[in-house]
Amino acid sequence: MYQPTATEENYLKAIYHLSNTGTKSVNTSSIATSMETTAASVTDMLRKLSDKEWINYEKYKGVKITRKGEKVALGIIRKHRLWEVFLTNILEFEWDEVHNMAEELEHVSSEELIKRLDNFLGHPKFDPHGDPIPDQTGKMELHDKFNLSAGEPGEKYIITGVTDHSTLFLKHLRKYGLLPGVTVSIAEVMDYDKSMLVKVNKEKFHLSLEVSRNILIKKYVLSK
Amino acid sequence: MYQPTATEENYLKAIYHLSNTGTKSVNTSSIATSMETTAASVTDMLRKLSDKEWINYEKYKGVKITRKGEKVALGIIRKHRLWEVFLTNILEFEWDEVHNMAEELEHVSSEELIKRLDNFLGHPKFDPHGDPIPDQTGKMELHDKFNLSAGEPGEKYIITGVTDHSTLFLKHLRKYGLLPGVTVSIAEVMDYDKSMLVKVNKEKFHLSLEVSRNILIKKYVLSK
DNA sequence: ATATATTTTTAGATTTGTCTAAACTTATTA
DNA sequence: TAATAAGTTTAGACAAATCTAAAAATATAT
Repeated sequence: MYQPTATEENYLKAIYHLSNTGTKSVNTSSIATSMETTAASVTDMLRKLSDKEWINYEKYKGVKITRKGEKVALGIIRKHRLWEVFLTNILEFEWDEVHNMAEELEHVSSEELIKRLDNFLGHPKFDPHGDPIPDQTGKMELHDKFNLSAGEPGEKYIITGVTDHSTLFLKHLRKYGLLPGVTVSIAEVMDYDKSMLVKVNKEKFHLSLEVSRNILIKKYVLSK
Repeated sequence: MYQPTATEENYLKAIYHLSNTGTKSVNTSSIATSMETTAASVTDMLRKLSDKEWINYEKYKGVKITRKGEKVALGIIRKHRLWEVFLTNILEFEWDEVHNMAEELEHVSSEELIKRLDNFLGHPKFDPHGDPIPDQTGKMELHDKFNLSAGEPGEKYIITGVTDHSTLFLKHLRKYGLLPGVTVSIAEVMDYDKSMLVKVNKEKFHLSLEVSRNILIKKYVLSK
């Protein structure tokens, strides 16, 4: 119907993420925080997005993303994550360096370009941070992730992603080699501060609760 | 100094091209035509570009690009042409399909990205249309090209580029296999309408003056 | 060289996205 | 439940890039 501007795309993406992938409704101030702008600007934009039927919006009642809006958001997320794969796998950037570049690249409009990029990259299912890449129809693999902080001593896990996407945190993890796909086993969990001793590639590291809470894992199982 | 907006970058690029790579001064209306906008809009923008010292501008006297402005323009042209190489060589687009995508990609700001892209592509010297790619300092190879329409019967030439970059023209050339790097020999030039019979890959084609005037060539010489 | 045509600039508006400050709604708490 | 706090919207303004219509400057032609 309408062609969203880059700003509109960014708002829809933020709303989609804040709503827990489209499920719950979002309030003005949380959008303002995430977009690093004022509540007044958000209100202005919400009216515009509502006019274009990408969100359902009632004054003072918060917003819910519509099917149409979700489609726009998923399209942008797909582009963002595919470009991230390109930047790390092909241009050999580190995983903590690619976010800002992908923020720009995701707004390049050609659908054919993204189709060919996806093909060139071998149809990846996850980006370098372990986040799933939606396909052209918006579908994506959602394997049940949980926090490393909830892991059991003696158990073996595979890192699947992070909840904190800040450069600072990603750089920190890179130092320990704690990347998506890597296997970790929990050697010990300290009663006192819930910090843990983990084994990664034969090396042992001590991780604070702060850190383990921001790492997502799945159970280690052979095959599948 | 200042960070140019995408629009400012596009104006500087247009001025650079219209000024015959920065040599002669350009008038308002030719910029308006090339940017597909009004003379009034151009005047507004010229004042802005002048304030930022990317052009020298005096009312009613036309504009000349400055060193600073030329640097901005060459940076954008470099990005545009590198992305065109990526789109044709890596994503296998045809040479007549890549222009619009490159127009968007050229405004992605990261210098490090373009450095790595250049490296990944193997530091190409020319884009798919035969136009030279400036290096990081703005230098580029300018081999003396001339029009196929000025070629001699019986002589052999190599296609180096085109003067008409329209999709229509590029598609037309693609049908004959008339791409940069391809060798053509002129079999015959008709006195009546200056059309010519050329041989390309063992096939013979008849080209109108309209077409041969928009094809750039260099002499065919072994080695160098 | 004077009139006419062309080109360019100014003036005033418009759109998009943003802001601050004030007003208004809803939520919280005493 | 009345007062206060928190959150949200409105009002009015601004910057960037654009437009149309009118005025001014330059170029062309008789």
